[in-house]
Amino acid sequence: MLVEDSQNSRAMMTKKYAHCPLKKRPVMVREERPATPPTTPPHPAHLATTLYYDYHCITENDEPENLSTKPEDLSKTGNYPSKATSPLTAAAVKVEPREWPQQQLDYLTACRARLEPTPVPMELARPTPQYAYLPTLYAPYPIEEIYPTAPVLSPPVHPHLYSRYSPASPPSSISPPPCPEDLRSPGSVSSDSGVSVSGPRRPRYQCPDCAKSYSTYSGLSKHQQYHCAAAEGSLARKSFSCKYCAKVYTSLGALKMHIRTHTLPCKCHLCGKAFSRPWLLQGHIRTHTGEKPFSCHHCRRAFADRSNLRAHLQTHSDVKKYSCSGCGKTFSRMSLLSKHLESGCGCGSPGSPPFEYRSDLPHQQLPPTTTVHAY
DNA sequence: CTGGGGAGGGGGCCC
DNA sequence: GGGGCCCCCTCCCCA
Repeated sequence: MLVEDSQNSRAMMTKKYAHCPLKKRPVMVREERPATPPTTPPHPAHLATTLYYDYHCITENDEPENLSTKPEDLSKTGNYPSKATSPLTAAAVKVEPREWPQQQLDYLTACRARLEPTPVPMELARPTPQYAYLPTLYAPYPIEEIYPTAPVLSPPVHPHLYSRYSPASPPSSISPPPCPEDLRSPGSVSSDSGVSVSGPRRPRYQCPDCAKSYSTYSGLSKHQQYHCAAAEGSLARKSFSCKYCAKVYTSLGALKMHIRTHTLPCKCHLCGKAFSRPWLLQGHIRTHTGEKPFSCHHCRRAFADRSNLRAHLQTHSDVKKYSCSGCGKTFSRMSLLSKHLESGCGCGSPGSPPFEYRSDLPHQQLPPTTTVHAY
């Protein structure tokens, strides 16, 4: 593809990815693109769609290139994707944006030029931009919208964006943005009885095989179909196996979703990297556009990813979520705590867990597990 | 070495 | 049943 000829890509020839797990290596898609980009940028109303969905969704009937990141697939060909063929990493974009192929730069610039005069919808309007990157497709989110279901927060102004917000318990007043300590995960919390509840108590649907409960029957149904190992073991179910790997699913829908992780049908128009789901591509495109809709209310730092903002908020908290039970030191991430333990804290006493998870703090993260994902 | 940001994936929930 | 969105988690890279 065109970008492979760019100076930028040549500049990256020196970077090796042999050490990089296959899962994390850039996946390049060789694709012939028109010699010239579109001369007319999309209408602002369609810009997001154009940017986010300017890819080719391959149907399962197509014979996509081998985009699988599975080791066995790559070992067959030996064509391991490397940084050398990955033209535009996020870092490269940030450091040397002018080394983009001029045509793509023109196209992006034209898109933004068309976007700028677009009035921001009232429900998304924000007083001022909070960072000086590139024009945003929408204004930064205040912190209260990052955790829309926190009890002290105001109701969502854009219901479609916050569909999880429970209309049964709208907050009665607007409160100041909460501190990170207040930002409990909007997911369910465990009650004393161990039964998960979410917001106001309402009927839960419990899996008879593993005792997991769900707020909707649909949720329970999908769990039983897709994920419940206990159910798989106890029931004779029709199975659907992946032709790319050994994974077996109990429904065609689950298999289809899984196959997307092999076929990676969503390709970035700018760099060719492929993703399994459109929203993953959406997040990736932000690395090109510089769009950072999620801003920290403490330091005004902005992030392209909500999860990364959430992790960042931990840095403003004096007491982190993960604490070493031996020395009491707290960490914002499990990985940091793990490193701390591996480096020989020496605090782990037999019979007691070497760490303590602060369930009273935001994020519901679990202790390390031995779960190994097949891909 | 530690801490933090960037990026991406899997699975759950809602519509 | 499928799509969209979200949370949680993990890994890599860098200061």
